[in-house]
Parts: sequence; structure tokens; C-alpha cells
Amino acid sequence: MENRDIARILFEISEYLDMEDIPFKPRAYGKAAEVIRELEESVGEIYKKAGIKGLTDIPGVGASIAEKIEEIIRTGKLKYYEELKKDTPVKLDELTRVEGLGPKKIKRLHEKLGIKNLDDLEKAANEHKIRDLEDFGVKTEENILDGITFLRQHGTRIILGDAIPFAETLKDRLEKLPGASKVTIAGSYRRRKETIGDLDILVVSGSKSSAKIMDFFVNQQEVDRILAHGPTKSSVRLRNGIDVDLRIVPGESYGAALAYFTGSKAHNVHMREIAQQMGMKLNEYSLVKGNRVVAGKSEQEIYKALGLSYVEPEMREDLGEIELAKRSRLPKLIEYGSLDGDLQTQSDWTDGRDSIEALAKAAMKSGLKYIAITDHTKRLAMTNGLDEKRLKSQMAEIDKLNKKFKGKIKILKGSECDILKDGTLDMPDNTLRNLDVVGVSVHSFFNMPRKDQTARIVRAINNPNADILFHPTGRLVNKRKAYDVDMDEIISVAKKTGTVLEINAFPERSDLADEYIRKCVEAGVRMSIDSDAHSVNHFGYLDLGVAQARRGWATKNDIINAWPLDKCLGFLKNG
DNA sequence: GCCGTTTTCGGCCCGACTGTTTTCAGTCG
Repeated sequence: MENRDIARILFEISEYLDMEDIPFKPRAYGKAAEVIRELEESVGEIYKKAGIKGLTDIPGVGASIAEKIEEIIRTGKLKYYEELKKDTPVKLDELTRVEGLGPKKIKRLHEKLGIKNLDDLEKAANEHKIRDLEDFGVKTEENILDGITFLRQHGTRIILGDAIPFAETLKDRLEKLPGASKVTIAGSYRRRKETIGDLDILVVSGSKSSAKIMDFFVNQQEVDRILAHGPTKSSVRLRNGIDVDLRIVPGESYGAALAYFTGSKAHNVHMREIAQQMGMKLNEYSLVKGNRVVAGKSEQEIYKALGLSYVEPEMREDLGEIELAKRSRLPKLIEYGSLDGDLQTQSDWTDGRDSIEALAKAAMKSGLKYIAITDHTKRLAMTNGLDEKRLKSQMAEIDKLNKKFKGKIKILKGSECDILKDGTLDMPDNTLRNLDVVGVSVHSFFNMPRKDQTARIVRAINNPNADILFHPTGRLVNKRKAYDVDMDEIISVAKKTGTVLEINAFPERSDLADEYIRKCVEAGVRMSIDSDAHSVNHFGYLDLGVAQARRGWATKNDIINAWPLDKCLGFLKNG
């Protein structure tokens, strides 16, 4: 049973309780579901290791929900859930994904028309049975059909790296409008989550220009459908399947609005609770005490007025950051643009597009002072992986280039050495010993049982030449799950052996995930942020890696390639 | 059902927009 299955059951319970108008409980189940869905570590594994105690340590999970999770893990079922489902046996996860349909309407549709799933719903809408129901109408029926069409075509989140160019184009366009200032993309985009559900754009403007800005926004050529069009809030669906919200606020509300639209929802709720405890009220316009505005212009003044240190957007997930902010104990996160080096790049010797020299020049342009060339090894034949002989001639070429670039950039000799099935490495030790940076990585046998996969990687990082474990979990965002591996064990062995774990910044990898970065930070395991560049254009990915590191609460001290070259090399094995 | 600078009970975030309505419930974020 995977996290998302457990989360789905908890979500459905929340919806069922909502149907019955039961107060507060739905929120509790909903919150627990949300947290579990975002968890990279398997809840099943947490339970195996730490039992019920491990479960109640998950934020939002208390004694009652922990017991229910236990039942799901042990039996694959949950009686409480089955009971609720008996009354209204519908495919809630399908139906709630239709825009505009919530628990109450779904209940009515089931009671009146016996609708159980998406197909039933579509049929009923096509036969115009919905428009005649009390409280429903023609418009609702049309919206339902549109919602179904959309669902069938799209419905997945997009990778942050893919969203950036597109989002920035929209932003530039809005910035040019008269009367629009401080155009900011908020939401999960600003929190730099690895995937984005939609875009939330905030614009500061006076009431005179706002109608024109809104008209422009909903009439852009990419707009497929207008979901809402009001004076301060509009929402459109673009032809590429992305929803974009635009909110317009006055300048004095910019900070409050930015905080509100940046989220996360859980972080916001927590902030508002704190405001409430202090006898104040926080909304998207300001923080007020009675009729008096206490703060609103900037986020900083709002946090301050609530007795909190400023929380960086990447940390706003309500996973303990507010408690630290109360005690002024937030970590000083690593800053964008602060990397000195890049420890994983591939050249045209294997599957990279560009020459070593071209990579070095591009790296210089990006402000880097050192890069490691880490081409694949022979096991990865499809990439024309290097054998010992070719690796040695590559090392000779790097020596030559280093003379040429002396004083400008240092090229490090490296390898992305394959971890073989038994955990040995795809290159003899006496060759690896002569390299500056040895990355080791798994590219085969993804489906080994957890115990074997873990033992395999443990053996590899125990090799005295293995400096860095590249893309440690092997996941591809939206595409491939991480291989089954005990990351707690890997982190603990990495600590003992002084092995570095990589934060691979290549957009679809984002590996380590933020949650594991936090575990490394807590364990004192150092990490590197690498672009995994396969062309001169890929060094820009490094900032995505920094973003990921910030989401994992990492400081400069945690990231070895944010250090000067000597210190970085000194930390590596055989340094 | 969860949670705690209000700590084992008594609270629980807040507002915009829509569609169907004559004043608001439902949904969304």
C-alpha cells in the first residue's frame, strides 16, 4: 500500500464526513491526507520501523488516524471507510476532480440520479438530466461537461523547470500593462515545489486600472476558457491545460496578499491561528487588530507583528518552520547563485552534447570556478561509456585544458561510475584513485527488492574511492518512482563513510527530494548540488537544485560545492 | 480528529466568485 493510496482513503473519508456536514473532522482527515501525499518516505516503512509512534509523529496524524493507517497497512482495508462508503458508494476521487463538484453536489447527484462515477456523470449531463435538478441548472451541466473533457485530456502537475519559461513570459506581458506593478508569481511556483499545479499571479494596481488588466488577462490568445472573471480575482484555463489565477490588490495589501497566495495552505492556516491567538485577524489584505491595520505592505512586517522571524517561501509547508520562527531559530538557507562549482557534467565523450572545453567556457559564464567532468562508464554502453583507456586519455586532455584555462576555471577529472548489480563499481580502484571526483550511480536493476538494493548501494558507497552518490533514489518526477531503497540506512552509512549525497538539479530528477535533504541536514551528511549538464545550456538548472536544497532547509555549510575548491576537494575521500 | 507560549479541554482561517437564486450555499484556493 503506497502513500498515495493511504492519502486517497483519508481524503475520501474527509469528503464523506463533509457530505454529512460534520464539523472539523473533515479538516483533520484532509490535513493528514495532504501531509502523507507529500511524504517521499513510505508510510509503510515508517510503520515497520517505528510502529504507531512513528505514525503519530507525522504532523496531522493523531492516535485515531494512526490506528486507521495501521489497519490499512496490515489488512489493506479500513472498516470505518467501508462503512462510510456503504451510504454513498461513489468514486469520489474521480468525481471530486471535476472542477466545481464537491461532496454536497456529488451526494445530490448520487441520490437523485444514481451517479457513481465519471462515466455516469458524463452520460447524465449529455442526456440533460442534471439541468432539471433543484439547485442545478443549464450552466452547471455545461460546466460539468467541460470539466470532464478537461480531466480526460490533462490533470497532471507540471515540472517546475518546464513551467518557468512559460510563467515568466506571462509575467513580462502583465508587467507592461499600464497601472500594473509588482507582478509576482506566487503559489507553489514561488515556494519552488518540484511540480506546479497551476499559476497564481499577483498584481498591485489601483482600482482605476484593475478592470482593464483583468480584461486583458482573460482575453489572452492562449486562454481556452474563463473560469471566473471578477474585479479583483480572475481565473482562466489555458489551451496547454494550465490554470492561471490572477489577483489584483492595492499596494498597501501587497505583503498580506503575497503571503496569502504563496501558501502553503497549511502554513497560512497556522499563521492565521497565531494571529487569532494574539487577538488579531489575518486575511489577504492585512493583519488587523480590531479596526486598526497592524501590517500588510510587506511580508516581513506581518511575520514581525506575529512575533515570528521571516520565513523563506521554500520553507512554508507547516512542517515545523513556524515553531522555529517563533524561537528565532530558522536556518540561514543557502542562497541562489552561491555555488562555486558543479560536480556532475557529461561531455561529448559519452552522452553529452558539447565538448569539455565548451562546457568549461559555459560554466565560467555562469560564474562557476570549478566543474567536474563525469562521463559515464562502459557498463552504460548506450551512452558510449568510457573504459579505462578512454578515461585515461580524457584525463590527459583535461590536463591540457587546465593549462589553457589557468586562473579562470579548474576542470576536475571525474566519473559517473556505474554501480553494478552486486554493488561493485564499473572501473578498477586503481583508476578511480587517480580521479578528483568519483560519482557512483545506479542505472540498472531498478526493481531489486529493498534489502538487496540497499545492500548494493551501501557496498558501493563503502568503496574508498566513491565520493558522491549521484541521483540517490533514481526517481523521475511524474515518470518513474524511486527504486525501493532504505534511505535512512543510506544516510547513516554515508555519515560513517564520509560519502556525499547529490542533489541532482536536472529538472525531471530533482533527486534528492526535499524530505531526504532535511534528513541529511539533520544527520550532518554533506551534499552537492549538480546540474548533471548534458549541454552548455544546462548550467541554469543549478538554481533549481539550490531551490530544492532550500526546501530541505540546507545551509551553505551543508553543500560542498558552495565551498571554495580546496575545501571542497579536501572533504572528498582521498582528498 | 488534532493540537498545545490557552497544554488533556475547547477551540478549530478567511474571503471571492458562481449559479441558482430573491439572500445564499457550495466550491475553491
